[in-house]
Amino acid sequence: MSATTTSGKNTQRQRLEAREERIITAATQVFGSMGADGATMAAIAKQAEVAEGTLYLYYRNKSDLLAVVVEQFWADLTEGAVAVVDTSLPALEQLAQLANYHLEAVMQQFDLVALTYRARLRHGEPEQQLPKIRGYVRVFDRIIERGIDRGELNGELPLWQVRDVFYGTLVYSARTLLLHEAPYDPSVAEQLIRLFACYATKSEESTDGSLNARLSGIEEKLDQLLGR
Amino acid sequence: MSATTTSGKNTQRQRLEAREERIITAATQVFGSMGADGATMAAIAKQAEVAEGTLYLYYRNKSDLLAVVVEQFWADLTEGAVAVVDTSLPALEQLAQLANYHLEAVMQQFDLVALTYRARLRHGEPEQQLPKIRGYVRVFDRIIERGIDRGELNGELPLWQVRDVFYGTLVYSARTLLLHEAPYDPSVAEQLIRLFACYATKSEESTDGSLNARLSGIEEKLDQLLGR
DNA sequence: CAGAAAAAATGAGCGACACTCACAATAGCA
DNA sequence: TGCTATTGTGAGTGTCGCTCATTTTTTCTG
Repeated sequence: MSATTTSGKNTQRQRLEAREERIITAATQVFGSMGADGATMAAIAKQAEVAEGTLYLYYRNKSDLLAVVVEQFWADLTEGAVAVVDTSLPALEQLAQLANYHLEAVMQQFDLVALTYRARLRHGEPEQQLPKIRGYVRVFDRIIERGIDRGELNGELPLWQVRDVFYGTLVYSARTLLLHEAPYDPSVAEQLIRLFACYATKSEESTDGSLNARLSGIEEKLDQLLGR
Repeated sequence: MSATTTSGKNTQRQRLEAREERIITAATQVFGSMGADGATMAAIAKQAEVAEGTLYLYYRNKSDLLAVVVEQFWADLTEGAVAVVDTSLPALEQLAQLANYHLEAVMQQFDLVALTYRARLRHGEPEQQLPKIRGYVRVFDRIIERGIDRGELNGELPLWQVRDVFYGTLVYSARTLLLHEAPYDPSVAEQLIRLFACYATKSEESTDGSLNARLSGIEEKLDQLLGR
């Protein structure tokens, strides 16, 4: 109870959140430009205009702070991915949209993606996944699930295998492109989707299936003609 | 001149190499069990039974030492991969052999694979690739090249794209399996090869394509009828 | 084999950094 | 305006990567 009403001022909580925001922003900048090792808590504190000790009131240690930065990055990425995928389109086109978005984003902010590998919590603990990354891959999962429901994709393969093909290929391609200082290349996503089309589309066999689909379309039109 | 003849004893050089070997072995153990951050030069020196300063006579710094450890790992892996691939078999079966070998090796020694990301030399330098890793991926490249020469595979796609699909998928799958504490799963490699069979092989498209073309013609005529 | 010169090895010490804690400043409340 | 609770501070501490003056070992030479 007490003063924690919904309304406007509530300066206490607001100040804390503003401070936390400043710290995360500063940490993102410093980690991004200096790398996980090059970034110092002193530099982050200076950038955020707080004392070094203050950082430890909000986060237990440098590793935790890095984890929060990385989580924030993936949360933002999820937001962008949801916005860019048009769920009314065929599943394969949605995948193409997501693939292009992912490839471009990963290439543009590869330093933050690289930090992700450093943000696994403890070396002793059971190798926990970061929650926001799970949220991000769910964008992909939902496309696949909808595609299966609509009959555009088959559900023969385990979802996780398909997912690993998708993200594994894209991240490796992004790294290769950056390594060769090549620009963003939409053909990567294009070929990847072609690959998915090859085996993920409904089809007992690729030949029979597509022919059947086409014959169905033709039969439908004949029915329309007969219906007149 | 002097005593550096070819023959047997030559204790000087041998002692140095033995020492280097001990250091690398110790470093591999310590890095592998403690992680890149947890491993200390003091621990490595103790394990190798040398003084801490001695390490710096052989390697400029901790990062260099890690790079050597990682390089050694990939060199060994390359040796195993070459041994396991039977070049007299069809290209797709060679790929299956390599995929299974890679998946199993990566799963068994994921800690060393993870260290690979930490072994890029400098943060300022142009993001150099480790040479032994290039040697390892060449095992894959040669299979593809031979397959194209023999006419078993088509060469339409850039080699690097195919390579990224292959290794990206496998490494991501290995990580997923480990995360779920699942055992080694040969179906991953199997599905991956099926994927390659789908688009990397020649043929198929010709018959399929011509039938589709004829159907398109028929459908077009129906559309004309419907349009009236 | 003595003894000097060169090479290799050592570990105390230095600087930098992550992290702590005794104290200071500020907010909430009467 | 005092009084308590919360939040912020930065000098201090231990650890670790790395250096360098010194010691130990090896090689060379008369």
